Amino acid sequence: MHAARLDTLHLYGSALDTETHRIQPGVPAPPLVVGSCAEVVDGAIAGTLLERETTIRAFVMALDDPQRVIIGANIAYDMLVIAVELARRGIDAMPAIFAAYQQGRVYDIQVAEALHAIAEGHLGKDPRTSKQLKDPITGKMGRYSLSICTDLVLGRIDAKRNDRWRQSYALLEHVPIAEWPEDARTYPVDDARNTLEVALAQCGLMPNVGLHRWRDGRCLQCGTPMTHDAPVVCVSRWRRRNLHTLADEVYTSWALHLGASWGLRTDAASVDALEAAARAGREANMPDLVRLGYLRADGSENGAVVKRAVALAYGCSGVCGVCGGTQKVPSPKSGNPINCSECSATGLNLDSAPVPRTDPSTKFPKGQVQTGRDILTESGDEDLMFYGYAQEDDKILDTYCPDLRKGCAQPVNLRPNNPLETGRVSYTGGELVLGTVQLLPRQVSARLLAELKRRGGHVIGVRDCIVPDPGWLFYSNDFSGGELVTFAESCVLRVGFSELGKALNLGLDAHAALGATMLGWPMEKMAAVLKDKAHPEHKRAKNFRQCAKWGNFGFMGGMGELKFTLTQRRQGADTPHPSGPSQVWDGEAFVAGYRGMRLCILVDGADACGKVKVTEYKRQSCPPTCKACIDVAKRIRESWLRQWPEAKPYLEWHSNNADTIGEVVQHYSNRIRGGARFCAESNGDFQGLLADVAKRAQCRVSLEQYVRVIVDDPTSRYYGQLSPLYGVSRSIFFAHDELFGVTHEDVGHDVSCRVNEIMVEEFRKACPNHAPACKAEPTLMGRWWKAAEPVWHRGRLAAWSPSHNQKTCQECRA
DNA sequence: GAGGGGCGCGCC
DNA sequence: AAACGGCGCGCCCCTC
Repeated sequence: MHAARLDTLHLYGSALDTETHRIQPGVPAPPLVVGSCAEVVDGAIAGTLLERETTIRAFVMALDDPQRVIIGANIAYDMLVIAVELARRGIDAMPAIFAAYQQGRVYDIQVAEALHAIAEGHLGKDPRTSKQLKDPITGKMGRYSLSICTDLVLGRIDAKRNDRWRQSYALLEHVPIAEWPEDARTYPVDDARNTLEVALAQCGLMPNVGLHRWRDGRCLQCGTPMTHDAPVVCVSRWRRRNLHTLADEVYTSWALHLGASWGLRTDAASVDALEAAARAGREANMPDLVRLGYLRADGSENGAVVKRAVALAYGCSGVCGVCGGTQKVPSPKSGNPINCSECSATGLNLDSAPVPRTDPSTKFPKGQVQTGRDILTESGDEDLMFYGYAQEDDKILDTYCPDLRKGCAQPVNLRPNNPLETGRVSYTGGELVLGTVQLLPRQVSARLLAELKRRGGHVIGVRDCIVPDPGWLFYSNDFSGGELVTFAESCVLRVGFSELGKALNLGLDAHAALGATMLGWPMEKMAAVLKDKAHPEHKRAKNFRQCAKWGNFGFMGGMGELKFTLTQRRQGADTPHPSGPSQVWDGEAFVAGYRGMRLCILVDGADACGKVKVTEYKRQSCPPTCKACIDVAKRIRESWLRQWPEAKPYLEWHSNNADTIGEVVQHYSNRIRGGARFCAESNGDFQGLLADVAKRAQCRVSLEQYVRVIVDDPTSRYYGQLSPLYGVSRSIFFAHDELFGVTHEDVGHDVSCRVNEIMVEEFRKACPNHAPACKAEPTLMGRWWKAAEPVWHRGRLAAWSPSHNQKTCQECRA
């Protein structure tokens, strides 16, 4: 892929924009009404309003001109609109569109500005104020829209001033343009002109505004001397940063937009069942929680009551010196009684006992009393423990069920947000847009699961409410242990070697290897015991491997033993224990055991967790935490450092770099990231690398899905043939290390295998030192089952369903 | 009534 | 010296 010809954008750049019918559910690429174009003519920006057919011709001409760079704001949207218009006319525009992206001839000012902000370390913030980006006209929170970019790059807040017609062009569809109101004609032209101007300024072909870059008493960019009355804003012709990565990111945004436009469909009956089961639980618990005062009669939480209960349970006593125990103080602004911030509305003396508190802030000088589930459970107070479990399904009811509802009547579309700080991708929500597609729970609570089973039906969670159209299957391919490999690659590139990488290249199980070191066993013994279920130490070996696994993943980002212990206690699997304190809710009742993973029991075989608790570790206060667990975590971390000797220098490299340089160049993509602290930087190195790999794989998968491509990789089982993806499969979305889409059910095997080939190939390109370890895994399924695994039937991949608990098809086993 | 900060929690 | 990260969203609470 070559980079866009940014130094000659004024000669070859055309800003193009479309105005369409409103975006409607299921119609993400609505019909075109009118368009506009802006180019540099005789040194000035000339904008033109284009009638519908002229707009389409303008796009086609620009796409076919190998010199031309198409410039837009969220250009993927316009590109799809045009592709759909052309398809209606019997013309397949996809080859030309993909070619333009591959040649780096598409420029998106929004992506460019986000990339610049990543380099400068202020993504999503206005660098002048360090506050969240806001639309200069509407004042609403936003991302890098055209009007925000115009403000940030040109220092003008007048973009979109004629936006009265923006949402209403359908009304004008059958009115001759000559009869349109003046502002309906100027708005699209202004958009195109602003877009072009922003692009030229970003490329340094026109002055732009930005922050000063002080060196030796002067601004490197504008030359202004550094004095106390120097202008706040720097005006210069310095180019925006990270433009060398623009072409790839714009291409990615196009591939993601294509998938997002198809969207996802949900099964109404399944959502009904899920919601009813969750609601039943909430209603059953409601009277008790109202009686305890945690909830008000209307079901809302009374935070002051909960926080006071927590503070009491953790031993606080005495009276708050500010509110005198009333929990309320008069507001300095309005005089209304508001919660006392000194005591976090507990009315108690917070210094009288080590109650878990959030970090202090200006608003809460002592922090607020924490009320998370883990804190409630550990309090030892039965009412609070009950409340912790009663809350478990609230998120299902309040967040996920309403989101799933969006897809019942017609597919719910997605709105990708690319790139993020690390290079990953997120999805934004909104009316009839699913913003939580990457965040849907993989499993529901034991109580909810029991309730769902009691009611019959086949829904067992949130994700399986999502279904493909009849005749289609979902494919889901993910990189196997992707971050272990990219971490190893990062280590080779930063410090010159990686023992982890060598192990992965040999096909060794890195988690078992670390577990063996922790046990003091040779790897051979570890492997044998893990395999032998009858071995007396089998269970112990499995526990060690599990803890080693979380260690391998956590410590790469610089995690310490305290946070590791707390994270496992909060998020790990429960620890059943015969003499435990009955914290584990099995769906019916509390049974003996601890909530969350308890390292002291699993690794050291302790007879109880929390015999000694610390409330301070390394001079930092913390929630009461089992000392024995922290000791185990410390040993795991030490084993980890011994096992992978590259880890220490790797972390030291980032520690030093974060403190002295303050920015880092990502491997492979060469994207600059600024402003990351040590942990963020250590993480970003391998997280971003995997994201870049996955995005390139996504682009190639999309290409083969929409354009006839003959597979030219001799190692491919499809060498010399038309890609099996073409015409029978579509990507839908992307979850960091997972490519998710649909395929005709009869070709599911070839589709998921080809997607896998592409993923592995791209993985190897980015991690050449670990090619043998670069792997991915395909899965097919008739619903989005999180538990799905590859199932093979007569040598071909088959659809997984919950009745499968082995990696072979049930038919084949029979 | 809108919006913004703080928090907690879902994912990878 | 010591330190996992970045996301989106709902709720509560407060302000305007």
